[in-house]
Amino acid sequence: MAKDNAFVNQIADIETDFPRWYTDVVVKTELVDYGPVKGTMVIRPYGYAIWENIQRELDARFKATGHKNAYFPLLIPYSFMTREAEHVEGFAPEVAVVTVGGGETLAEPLVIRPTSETVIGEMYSKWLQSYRDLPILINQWANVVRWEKTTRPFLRTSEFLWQEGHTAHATEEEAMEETMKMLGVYKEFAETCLAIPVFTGRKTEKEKFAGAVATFGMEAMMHDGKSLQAGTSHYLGQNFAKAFDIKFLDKDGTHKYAYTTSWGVSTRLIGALIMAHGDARGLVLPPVVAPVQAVIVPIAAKKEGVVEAAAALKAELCAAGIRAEADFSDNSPGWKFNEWEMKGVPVRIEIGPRDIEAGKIVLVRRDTHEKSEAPLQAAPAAVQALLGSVQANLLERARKRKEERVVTAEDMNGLLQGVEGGNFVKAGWCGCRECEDKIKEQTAASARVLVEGEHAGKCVCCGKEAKHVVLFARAY
RNA sequence: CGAGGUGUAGCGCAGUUUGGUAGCGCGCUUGGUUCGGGACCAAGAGGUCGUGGGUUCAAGUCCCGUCACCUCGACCA
Repeated sequence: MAKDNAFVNQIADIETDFPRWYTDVVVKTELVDYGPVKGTMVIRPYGYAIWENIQRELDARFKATGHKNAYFPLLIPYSFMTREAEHVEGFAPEVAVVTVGGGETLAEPLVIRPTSETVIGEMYSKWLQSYRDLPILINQWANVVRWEKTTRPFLRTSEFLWQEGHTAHATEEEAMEETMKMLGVYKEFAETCLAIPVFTGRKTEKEKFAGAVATFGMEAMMHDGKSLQAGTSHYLGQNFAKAFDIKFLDKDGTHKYAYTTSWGVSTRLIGALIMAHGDARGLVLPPVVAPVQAVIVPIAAKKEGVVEAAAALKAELCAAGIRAEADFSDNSPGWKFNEWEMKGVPVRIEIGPRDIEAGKIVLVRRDTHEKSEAPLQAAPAAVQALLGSVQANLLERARKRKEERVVTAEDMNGLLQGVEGGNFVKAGWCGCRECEDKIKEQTAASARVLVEGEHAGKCVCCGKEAKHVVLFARAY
């Protein structure tokens, strides 16, 4: 057994060197390649299939909440960016700018969208006339570019794919309701599809989206106790409406500025999946979003009837709506087992001469490696049931970790020990920027979300009366 | 931009201290034996040593320049 090969060595680093494990596994499992431009990624078919599954699930939810898809331009006049003061300040350092077109220097440079509030705002101002036009509920699936200094595949790349919802409403209440509704959609999606339980809540001023009145985020706990911002929903108030003149004539005959929102999740979710569920053997994908839900590995494939039986089984599973694959490559079965485990396929089915004779199949689940048998006749139902069980177990496992690894701290030392032990830490905070910065400096932890409805006590940093209970964690 | 590191075959690396025929593992190709947890045998293909200049009879190795990438900091979905 060639246990000393490079892959095994690298996988063994999982506990001690998580980011390295992450990058290696992401590349080895053929999710992505690095692009020719620094910080860019080429999403390969297997990785893209995960994204397609995420898109399918999210899109169904957006449609169910009345949103429509549309598409806005990639290039945005530079002047649009500067109309909202806080927005330009936040994004200017990380935009890519086009200065030449058709061989000539452009009169006005164009930015490659880092996000689309500005172009969409410009269009909404043209579309919106009357209160009857409201609400405008639009989502777009697009790519955006942000010139990041350090990058990691899926988690932070210069270009990434995402969806961005942009809505406009007549009232503050309605816009705030939309903001919270979409945060709720994300949370439900993360838990039922990705099997990742999340913390949701309001972000601090420092962590807020540039140009928003308030930002709400969902934070997912990774293996190593670090947090990953997995989605955001912004209440923009009238900031962008005023900057882009998004006005309507209301019932009372007066012109009013609309209240807008925006919300998004990105291909970072794939990174979240990998980090939340992955283990020492590679990826572990929840069945709902796994490109391949069940892989059939024929054993002793040269023996009579094995290949035929495997192919027939695959057809039967596919007909039952299961994303099934059969591996007829000439690798050894041991190789195939490891290969598909590394790729995170939730269920493996082994079928060989002995199984065919006995009229059964062997099922192995990826999350626990537990083996079971099922009659060949009842294969689709057995696989369906097992997929459901894997999905539920992954969520349960992640939920348990999420619950066990939240501690509270009274002082800075407690906070430091908490995050060093791989925990999220609840602590009081006075609300001032100085303390927030000082906490980051001393513990490398940042305020992830504000926790509602809990007694605040004293600020961990300055000891003054705390305004908020904050969930602190080290973050990706 | 601050600090450190690395560029040699598709991938991972050795060789550089002390200059002297370009190496290893994996992968790849061909043929054969295998196949219930990363099989084996045999024969092959594949490299302007990041790049420009210099020293030398001779440079992957020494000297000067330059480019790219990686890690850690500040920023971020």
